[in-house]
Amino acid sequence: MSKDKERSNCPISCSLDLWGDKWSLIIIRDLMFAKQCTYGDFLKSEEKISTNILASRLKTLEQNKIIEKLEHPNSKSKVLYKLTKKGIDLLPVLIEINLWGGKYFSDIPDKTKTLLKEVKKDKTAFLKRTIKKLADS
Amino acid sequence: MSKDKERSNCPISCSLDLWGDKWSLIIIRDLMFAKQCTYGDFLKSEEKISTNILASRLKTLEQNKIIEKLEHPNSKSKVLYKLTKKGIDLLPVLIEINLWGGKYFSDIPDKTKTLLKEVKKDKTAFLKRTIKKLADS
DNA sequence: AAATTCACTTGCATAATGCAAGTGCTTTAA
DNA sequence: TTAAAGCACTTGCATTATGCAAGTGAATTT
Repeated sequence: MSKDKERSNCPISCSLDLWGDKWSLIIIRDLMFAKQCTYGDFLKSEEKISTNILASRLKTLEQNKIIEKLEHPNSKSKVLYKLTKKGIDLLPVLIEINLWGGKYFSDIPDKTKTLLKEVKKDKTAFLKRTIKKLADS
Repeated sequence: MSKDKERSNCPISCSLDLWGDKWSLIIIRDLMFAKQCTYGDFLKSEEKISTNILASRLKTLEQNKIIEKLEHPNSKSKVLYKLTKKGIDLLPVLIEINLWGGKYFSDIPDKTKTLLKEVKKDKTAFLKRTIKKLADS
């Protein structure tokens, strides 16, 4: 993706330089909400990312300290991907995108509807709870 | 950009299908915070979008009802671009990206620093005020 | 010991992006 | 009133990113 050349020093532009493509936030979404954390798990997602793109995104997300690679407790052939603090801090962004999408798209999965209901009931509580869950796991 | 084929019915994925590229949110940012609203204004932004990409993004944003084209009050040769309600509703997304970027990037423009201070002081008030300003203009 | 799983790579076709120059209508200045 | 400049784009072409299918090598299961 990006050759790490920032277009400006605007935080929005810089953020997009890191994860402003069609796939990075999908990976981050899976790590946040679907607890998918191995390479193979990401491939199973509905959006059907291709293997080379997945590998390249995981690499740049890792380089930018948004995710980290860990040893899998049960297997030497598996790799665990996890969000760092910096990655977990993207939760509010993902939530707001989810809310916007929930408002303007129909046919949203039931699982997502449930999640959005929780968020709408008490956003602060949801954030706190989810951050804790992600940090502890 | 996208040929309007949704990858899944996840709201995050659908949202990214509409504006998940490197430029769309830059245009939306300009409309929200920099009051830039003509084709030429967008070209003046620091990030230096090229003319053909700008034209194509404006077209898809308009097709997706995120922005709209209006006649310029003073000139027949100019065009005014404005955020629709749907576009204005992206404000929370932009704010959260700004906050994340503000936390993880240095050398942020003074103008942005000021804005972020306002947001941090009272996010709800900032949102309300900005939405009103955008809707009225 | 062979087959399978797993996390990737590689090669190649297709699509998106970026740059420079051009078009045609509108507005300004002489 | 006419020439020059401004404006919102288009066009052509080179470069880069994406997407698909097949392959690789180490670890694990059978």
